[in-house]
Amino acid sequence: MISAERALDALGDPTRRLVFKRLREGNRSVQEIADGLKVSRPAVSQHLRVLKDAGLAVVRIEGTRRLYAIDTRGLESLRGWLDGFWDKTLTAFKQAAEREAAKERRSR
Amino acid sequence: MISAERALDALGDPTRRLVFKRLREGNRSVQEIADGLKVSRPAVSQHLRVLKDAGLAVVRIEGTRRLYAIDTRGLESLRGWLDGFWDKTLTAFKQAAEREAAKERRSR
DNA sequence: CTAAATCGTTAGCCTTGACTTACCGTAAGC
DNA sequence: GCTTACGGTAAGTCAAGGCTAACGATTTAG
Repeated sequence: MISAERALDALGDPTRRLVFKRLREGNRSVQEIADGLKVSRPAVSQHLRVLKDAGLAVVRIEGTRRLYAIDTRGLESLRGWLDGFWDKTLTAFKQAAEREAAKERRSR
Repeated sequence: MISAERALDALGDPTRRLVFKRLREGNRSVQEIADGLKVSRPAVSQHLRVLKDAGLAVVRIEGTRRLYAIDTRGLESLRGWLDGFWDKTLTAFKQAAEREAAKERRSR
C-alpha cells in the first residue's frame, strides 16, 4: 500500500518537484535528469530515492544506467487522498450549515 | 491566483497536515485546534498562517477569537495541478510507446 | 585487462524551518 | 477604569534534511 502522506512529504520540496516533472519526459537516466537543473547529480540521485520510496517513481536498470520513470501508483494515491479530503470537507460543511439552520430556528 | 506549488509546500509537513485536517470540523479557534495536538498554540498559529498564505485556509474574526476554516480554492488548485500532471504523464507515455513502436518497425 | 563511464553511498557542512518561551495588542466582562 | 481570554509576533534553540565532495561498485568499450 502506498501512503499519500509519504507522497505529500516527497512533493513538499521545490527541487524534488522539478525532478519529478522531468520524469514525465519518459525513461531518463540520472545524468540526463541532472542536466538543466542547478543541483549536482548526487543531489538528484537522492531526490530520486525519496520519490521511489514514496511510490512516485520506478527504476529500470539498463547496463550501468538507471532509467527512472513516473510510478502512477503514487499519483493515484494522491488523488485518492485529495478526493477523500474533499468529501469530508463537504460533509462537514453540510453538517455545519444544518447546525446553523437549527440555531436559526431556535432563536426565531 | 492560487499556486498549487505553494499548497504542496504547505502540505509537506506532517503537523501542518494534522492542523489542516482539524479545519474540516468547521470553524475552530486556534486554541481548539491546538488542543489534542502535541504542539503549542503559537506553533499552530504559525502553521495556520502558512496554510492561509497558501490559499488553504480562511479566517473569520469574531470578537477576540479567530475562526479558521478550509479554503476550497487551495484544494481546487491542487486538484488542477494533479489533473494536469496526470494528463502530461499519459501523453508522454503515449509518445514514448509510439517511439518504441517506430523503433521496432525499423529494426524488423 | 585496462580504462572510462555511470551511478549509488557516505561524510560533513550548512541552510531551512519547526518549535517554545516570552511579550504585546485587542476585545469582552466585571 | 481593571482584568481576563485570545491570538499574533519576536527571539532564540535545535533538529531535519538538502547539498557538495570524495569514494566505491559495476558495466561497457577499447
